[in-house]
Amino acid sequence: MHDGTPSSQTPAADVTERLGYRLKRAAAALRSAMDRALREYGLTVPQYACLELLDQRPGLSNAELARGTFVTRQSMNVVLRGLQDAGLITRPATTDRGRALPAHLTKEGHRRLAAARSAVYAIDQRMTDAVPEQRLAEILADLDHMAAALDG
Amino acid sequence: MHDGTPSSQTPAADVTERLGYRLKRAAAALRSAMDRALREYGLTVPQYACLELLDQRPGLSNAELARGTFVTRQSMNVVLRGLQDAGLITRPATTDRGRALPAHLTKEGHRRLAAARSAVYAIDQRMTDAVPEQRLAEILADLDHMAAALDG
DNA sequence: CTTTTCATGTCAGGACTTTGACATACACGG
DNA sequence: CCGTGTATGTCAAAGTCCTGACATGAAAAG
Repeated sequence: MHDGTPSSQTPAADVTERLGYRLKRAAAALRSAMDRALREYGLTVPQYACLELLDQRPGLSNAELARGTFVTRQSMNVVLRGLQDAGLITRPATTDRGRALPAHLTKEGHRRLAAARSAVYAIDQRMTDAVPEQRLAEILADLDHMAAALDG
Repeated sequence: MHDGTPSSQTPAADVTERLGYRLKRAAAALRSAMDRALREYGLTVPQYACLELLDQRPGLSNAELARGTFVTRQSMNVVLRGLQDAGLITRPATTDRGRALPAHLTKEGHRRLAAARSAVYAIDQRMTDAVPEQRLAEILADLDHMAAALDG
């Protein structure tokens, strides 16, 4: 090598040694584990993500929820309708100010979220425990930098 | 706290500070960037992943490719048919030994992969450059451990 | 005030992925 | 030889997600 390129990393010949592959693998494992766990509670992963976000920040609109869960407005629209039909959230049909319709958890929504949350937390913890404790903060920061470098 | 649980990490109150959220965020950014880049070459992410895997290990069967790209056999079946219709891979209609049908890249498949590869590599490199160089190996290992802890 | 720009909600269509199911092919132990 | 178990390829149906498009409401610019 020694070609003076800014990135001195030698590009891994094997695809499985590249960051993208590993990231995809870990994310697929997480998605799969969450799917399995949430099925017992009658929720899908996007539905759970939506409930969780809505619990922390009540009154979020469809578009805001979509950005917060990394899906399109259209996808979130479907998710919200499903949650609404299931009676887990409420959303006003109209609004005075603007077009954004603020969503809120119902009592049943809070119950369902609380039940599912423990299962999801257990998965997250299993994953967290799999890495050296003192490196967790670094990993969180690195994942952040990776994401920022890509959507920039 | 001080409850004596094996995991001494304090569970982050904010969802966005948990490993699962960050992992999902980074993976979503990667997926999005790859989608954008690959569209110029007429490929989807699963199609590209399939071609890449098939280039490194020619003769893989549908089921083996599915496992290697973290999708179901059924999904990979659709992908393979698409690639076959596009003339990027070939697959025998029958086989003497077993049921597995070994797939191979066509000349056009190699060409298309070579073209798309540079774009994907650039994305991977952008992501790799976003983290401290001396920590790359650790991150790769940690992602591996996380995945292993979940599908175990 | 009018026009432009932007964000939002929604519809339509298509692509992708999954679960569930079935049939085929091989390996093993009876 | 025959049943069991495992692995594979495929079909069908449903759910999920995306791109593209359109209309509405608000804010900014002219």
